[in-house]
Amino acid sequence: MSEMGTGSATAGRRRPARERLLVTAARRFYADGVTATGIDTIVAEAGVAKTSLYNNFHSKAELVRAYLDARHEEWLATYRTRLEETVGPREAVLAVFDTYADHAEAAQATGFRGCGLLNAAAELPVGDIGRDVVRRHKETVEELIGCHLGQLLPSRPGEAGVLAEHLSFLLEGAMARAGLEGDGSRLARARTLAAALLDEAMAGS
Amino acid sequence: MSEMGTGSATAGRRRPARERLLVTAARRFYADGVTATGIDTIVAEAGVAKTSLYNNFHSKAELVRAYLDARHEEWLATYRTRLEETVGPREAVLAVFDTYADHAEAAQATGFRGCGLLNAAAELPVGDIGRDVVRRHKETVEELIGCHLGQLLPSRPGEAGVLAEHLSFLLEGAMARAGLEGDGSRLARARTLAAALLDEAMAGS
DNA sequence: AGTAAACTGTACAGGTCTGTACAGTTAGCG
DNA sequence: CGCTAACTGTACAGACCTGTACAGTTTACT
Repeated sequence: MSEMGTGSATAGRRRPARERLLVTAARRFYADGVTATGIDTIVAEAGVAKTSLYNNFHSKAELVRAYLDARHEEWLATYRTRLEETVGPREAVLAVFDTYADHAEAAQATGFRGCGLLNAAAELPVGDIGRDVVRRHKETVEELIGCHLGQLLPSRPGEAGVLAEHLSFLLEGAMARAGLEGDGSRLARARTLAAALLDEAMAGS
Repeated sequence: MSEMGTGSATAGRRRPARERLLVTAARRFYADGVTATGIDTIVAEAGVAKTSLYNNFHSKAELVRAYLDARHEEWLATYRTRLEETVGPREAVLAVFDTYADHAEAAQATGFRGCGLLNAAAELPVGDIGRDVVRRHKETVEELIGCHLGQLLPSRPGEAGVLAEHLSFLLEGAMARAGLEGDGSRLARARTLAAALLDEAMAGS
C-alpha cells in the first residue's frame, strides 16, 4: 500500500523479509501488546536478520504504524467480502457486525483479545500519531454504517446519523466486552440488538 | 481494602509511602500505560525510596493489581455519590452513564484517554489475572444497570436483562470512542440514547 | 558472467528494566 | 529514653531494550 513505485520488476523479490516481519509483528503485537513486544523477539520469530528490519523500517514506531495501517486494510478487506454477500442496506449494516464477529472467530484459536487497533491505541500516550489512525478507523466504521442507513432511511438523514452512532457504540462496546471474555458471543447478541433497531427504524414513522 | 487487620494503631503511620506510590502509579499508568511506565519513574515522582515500594508490593505486577483494584473502588465511590442524587430506577440507570462522564471530565485536564481499566486490560496478555479483574468490573457495571432495570420493569425480567446488556454496550462503546477523541461528548450522546431507550421500554407493552 | 540489490550474522554501544542488598535515619509508641 | 517499624539512599546484578556497524552471502536479472 505504501511504495511500489519501483514497478513489478523488483516487486517479486523485495517482499519476503518485510512481509514476514509484518506478519510476525502483527501476531506478537496483538497477543502481547506493542510495548511488551521487543524487536529481538520479532526478528527471531520471523527468521530474519535485525538489519533487515531496520532496512525496511526506520524505527519500531514505524513498524507499529505499519501494523496499524495493515490492520485497517485487513478489516476493510474482510468487510468488502462480507458486503458482497449482502442484498440491500439493512444487510449491509449487519455486514459490519459480521466483520467484527469474523475477527473474533479467526482470533479464537490463537487467543482472542478484542480489537487490535483499540488495544494498541490503549497503550499509546495522548498525542501519539497511532491514536489518530485508530480514531479515524473507528470513524470510518461509523461512516460506513451511516452510508447504508442513508439508503435505508432516505427521507430521514438526521435519524440515520443518530442511529449510526448508536450502532457504532453497540459494536465497539460489544467488542470490548467480548475481548475481555475471550469469545464472540457478545458480538452475536449485539448483532441481534442491531437488527431489532433496524427493523424498528424501518417500521417507524 | 487489603490488610488493615493490625488495627488503627499503625493505620495512621503506615500510609504515606504506600499511598503516594498508589497515587503516582495511578497517574502514570493511566497516562502512559502500564508496561511503558517503569518502577524508577514511579518512585522518583512519588518521592519515595525504591526499597519502600518493594516493602509494600512484592512486584510490579502486584502494584498493577493494586492499581486495578483502586480504580474499581474509585469508580464505585463515584457511582454511589451519583446514585444518592437520584430518584427512582430510571435516574439510577442514567447515574451509571453520569459516572462515566464524571471520569471523562475529571481526566480532561491531565489528558483523557478512556477507561483506565479497559486500557490496562488491553495491554495484558490472555490469562493474566488483571484481565479477570477488569472483566468482573464490567460485569458489575452491567449488573448494576440490570438491578435498576429490574425495578423499572418488574413484570418483564427477560427484557430487563437484554436492555441491561444493550445499555452496557452503549456505555462501553461510547467510552472507547470518547477516549480516542479525548473528550466526553460521545458519552453525553450515549446518555441521550439511553434515556430514549428507557422511556421507550417504560412506555412499551 | 557480472552487477546491483536484498539479505545475513554477529558484535556492540548506551540505555533502561525489575528486583535485591545493606547500612543508616526518621518517627511514633510505651 | 528506648524500642520497633517504617523509611531512606545508593549501589549493584543481570537481563533486556532500541538502534548501528560492518563484512560477507545469497538472489535475480541482464
